[in-house]
Amino acid sequence: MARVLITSALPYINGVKHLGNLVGSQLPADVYARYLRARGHEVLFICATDEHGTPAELAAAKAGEPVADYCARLWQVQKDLADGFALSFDHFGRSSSTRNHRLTQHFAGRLADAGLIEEISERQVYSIDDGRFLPDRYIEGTCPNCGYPRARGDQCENCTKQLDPTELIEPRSAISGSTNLEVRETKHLHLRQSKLRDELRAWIAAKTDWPLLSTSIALKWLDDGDGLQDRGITRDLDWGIPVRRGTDPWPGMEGKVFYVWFDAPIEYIAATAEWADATGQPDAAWQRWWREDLGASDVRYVEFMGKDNVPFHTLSFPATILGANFDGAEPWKLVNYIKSFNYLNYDGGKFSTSQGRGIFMDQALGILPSDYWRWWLMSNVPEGNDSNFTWESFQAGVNKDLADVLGNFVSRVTKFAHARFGATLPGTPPTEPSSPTCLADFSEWSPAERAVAEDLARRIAAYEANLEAMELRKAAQELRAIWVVGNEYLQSAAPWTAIKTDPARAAAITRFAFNLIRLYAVLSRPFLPDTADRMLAALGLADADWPTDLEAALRALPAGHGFEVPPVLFAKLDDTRRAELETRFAGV
RNA sequence: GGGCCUGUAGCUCAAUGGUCAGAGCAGAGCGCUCAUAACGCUUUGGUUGGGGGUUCAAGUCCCUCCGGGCCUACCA
Repeated sequence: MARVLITSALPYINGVKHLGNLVGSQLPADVYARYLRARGHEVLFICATDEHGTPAELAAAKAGEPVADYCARLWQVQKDLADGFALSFDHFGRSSSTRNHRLTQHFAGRLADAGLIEEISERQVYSIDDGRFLPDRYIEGTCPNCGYPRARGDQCENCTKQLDPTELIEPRSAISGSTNLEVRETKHLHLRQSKLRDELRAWIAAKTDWPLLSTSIALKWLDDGDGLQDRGITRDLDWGIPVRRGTDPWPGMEGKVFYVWFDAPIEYIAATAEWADATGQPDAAWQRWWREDLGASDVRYVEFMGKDNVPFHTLSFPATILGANFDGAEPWKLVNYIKSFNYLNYDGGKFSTSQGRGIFMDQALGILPSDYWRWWLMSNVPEGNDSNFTWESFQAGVNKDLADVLGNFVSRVTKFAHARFGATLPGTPPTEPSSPTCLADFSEWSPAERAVAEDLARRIAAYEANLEAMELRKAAQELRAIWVVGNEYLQSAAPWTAIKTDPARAAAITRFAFNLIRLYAVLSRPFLPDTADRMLAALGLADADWPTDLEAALRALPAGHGFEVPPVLFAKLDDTRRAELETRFAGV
């Protein structure tokens, strides 16, 4: 039994996330976490909302709410949606928590002690009317290169030239439109991660088993141009974690907060502490996941994220972790594996929050239950390349895989059995239902059942290998093939024919098919948790173990076991409905 | 501009440098009648973007051209 710590990239607090966000971190992390738990490993699965930064402040202002209230409300919205998609976080925390305040300040103090913090005075654009400093991309103006009137301070999206905000012609605030701007001097803390460049490169270079996407992005940042640059880790904002050096004030930094990208990854740790607090456990309970010296040396730490998050997780956060252990006194856990994803597009273009283009988590659940989405998203997860959502593809995936292959299998088995044999599994019930040998006596297998068991053993081994390697597309493909085995078996065994001449044989086939349903429920649970429960409920079971011993698993349900014919597991999406949805979600 | 990824059947994707490049969907034919007009079997379909090179052997490695995508550090 292994111990595995799993974190999903933190969704930003600013509004409901779309399916592209979901598929790139939370959902694959959930499938992995569910699988490892099913295999009996000790898993801690952590996520949280990322609540600080300029966009949160602006969104709160737009909503007419204090930022703290806005974030609390949106946290609940995101929590409910996570529950709606059956994301099995052990804790869903908040980067604005007290725990994160303390830990972030603690890490900053340690980094300062390590000589890795530098105070730098810089000049930034300040909007007098907005009363705030403006990040580069919150400044708009005319592009000096191409004349595009709505160029942003960091880059002109028309001619793609990179800009400095002071280059813009007639610059204005993107927030208020005010042209009442000035350049002001402001002092910030920088993390001197360039000093850790060689250490980071050696660490990354050893990760030969990581996705290319993870390592190639990291290596580019390490070695491109002048190499890894130091980063500002503070901002002039009201909402955030006040800059302190550990528990002490930081002279000269009054009124400033830490940059969201400094405190967000630390929230992985803080959220684990929040989990311990929420479950009434002492600090040791979370430290044994994060501190090598306090019990975490056997923990494997796996992070899931979209490619946009890779630089922060391969460089900045590790620099924080490594730097904080400068004297060997605080060996925090470094990530062991980074599973990164490309983007999911919507019908050939990007999902867009601002344009209302694509499907958002709340809308998705209003259309169909979560398992439909989980299945399509995971069987099309953008592992190797960007992938593309179309309603046509979604319809085909749902109708063929879920309705025709899995749903129909459960339907044909339970309906046949109920019509011919009644409400219990046919055959003579064993006299001692708990005795495995006794069950075996009443479950004599013909060569057909043996062949199916052998086929399944191979396929389940492949399925497990895929899941362990986090090859989720391949795992989904293999799971589907496992479902198909059931239909092949029924077709060749043909209990509807056997029953005319050999009722005992028909009964044995039926029992075997019911055991396949039970097996499929267990195997499918990482992808389809709600459906798995419904399948088991039809068999009168609350839960079932992973089929470590496949032969025993296929004999688990004896003659005499009661069952119900469940309602249709998956309704099909018809062409009319699909057309409706296409229109509704076409965007602006 | 620079860097990285990518191009394989009508579509979505697989293939440690090594049998005849494989699956699913779509198409065609046959079978079955338990089932959500579902299922099963068989089958059509490829000059692996173009060109050159290395090798006994290239979808895979190298060069080049063409197409698509992402990143490029103060959004997070």
